[in-house]
Amino acid sequence: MLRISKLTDYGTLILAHMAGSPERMHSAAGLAEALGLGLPTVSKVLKTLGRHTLVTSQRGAHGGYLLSRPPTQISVADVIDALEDQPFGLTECSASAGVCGMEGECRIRDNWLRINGVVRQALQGVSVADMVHPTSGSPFGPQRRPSGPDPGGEPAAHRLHGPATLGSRMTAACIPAPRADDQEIR
Amino acid sequence: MLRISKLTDYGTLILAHMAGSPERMHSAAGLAEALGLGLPTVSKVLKTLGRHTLVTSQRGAHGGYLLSRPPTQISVADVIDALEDQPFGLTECSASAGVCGMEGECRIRDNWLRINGVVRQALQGVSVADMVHPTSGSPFGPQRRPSGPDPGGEPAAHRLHGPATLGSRMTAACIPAPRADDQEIR
DNA sequence: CCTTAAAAGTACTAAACTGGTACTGTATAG
DNA sequence: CTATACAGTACCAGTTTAGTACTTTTAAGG
Repeated sequence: MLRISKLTDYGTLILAHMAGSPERMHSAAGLAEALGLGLPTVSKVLKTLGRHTLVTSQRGAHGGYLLSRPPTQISVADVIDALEDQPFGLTECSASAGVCGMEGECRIRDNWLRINGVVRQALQGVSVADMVHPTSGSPFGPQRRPSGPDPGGEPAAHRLHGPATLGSRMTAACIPAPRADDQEIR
Repeated sequence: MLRISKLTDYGTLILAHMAGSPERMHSAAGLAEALGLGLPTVSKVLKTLGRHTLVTSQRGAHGGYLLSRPPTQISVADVIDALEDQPFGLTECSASAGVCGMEGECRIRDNWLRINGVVRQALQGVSVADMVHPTSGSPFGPQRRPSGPDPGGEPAAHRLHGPATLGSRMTAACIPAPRADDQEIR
């Protein structure tokens, strides 16, 4: 379907939110609250991100997760690599070598590899810091500025999943702008 | 998973093969034979490609499929658009508008839209003609030339699917180089 | 210590999607 | 009028995904 999985989507969401206050320690519960996601799901994602050393974890009371590098140095490609188990590539045969008996004679694979390269570069060029900040600094060239200061609407008590919540019309990749009063670990 | 579906993969495969002799009419059975795919599957793909006017069909005896435009003008993005039913976009919320209640305040979506743009451009820049021919003319910059003339190995009687064929190690996107003696409609 | 908070690990289940097939209908050539 | 080839629909089975539950480990603080 040429989509990233929801878990990966959540991952960028979570990291982007953490990138808003990169020095702070964030608990899974706090992030779940702030983003309107289920705690078990958020935990799962963070665990995986930890295994791939994008975040470091502190166990025990007052524990939580911390970005393990400056958010400008965590690219969307990194998140994908961490959260999708299959290796990167738009087709199976171009994602890993040796899957196909005809690899030698095949000219198509060559081209998929090149396409993969371009796509990957696009994904590597965007950091999770870019995702929260207005995108002027991103590698996409000059951007329109956001239309104005945040009007500060209500806190958006949306949840994406769970049986009772499907109608709430909030998608994985959409998060509220970080708010000063949200309850993180201080 | 950030993969195109197998059907889409087959689609590029089929069109690339047809691009080898763009003026000729190709029957579904002939294509299936040549590519080592199941006839019902090839039919299904071609039907869909027809509905999206990438190929035109001729019914009845001696019927078959014909590219409806020069192969240089059919991009990989076109194939994806035809064969994947969901609209193009790496995340749900960036693929179509109005899916998310927070679309207004969300800064993430903006960035996904931009990433989508870059990816799409990469896909639009490659035609199915590029996929068969050596890639010197493709938008990927100067390429290494293929190592030499095709050694012309055996006809590769591989099939990708069907219960009895999983061991044959041929992947969707891998096709034999077009051969002079393959049995198309003449 | 003992309690509490929080992450780690494992395993399970329900739902969605994908891929492949079967069957029936329609058009065309000879 | 028969054989061939595309068109459409519907179905099924295997796989993947996403979400949840439960148990264990670690650390802080009274």
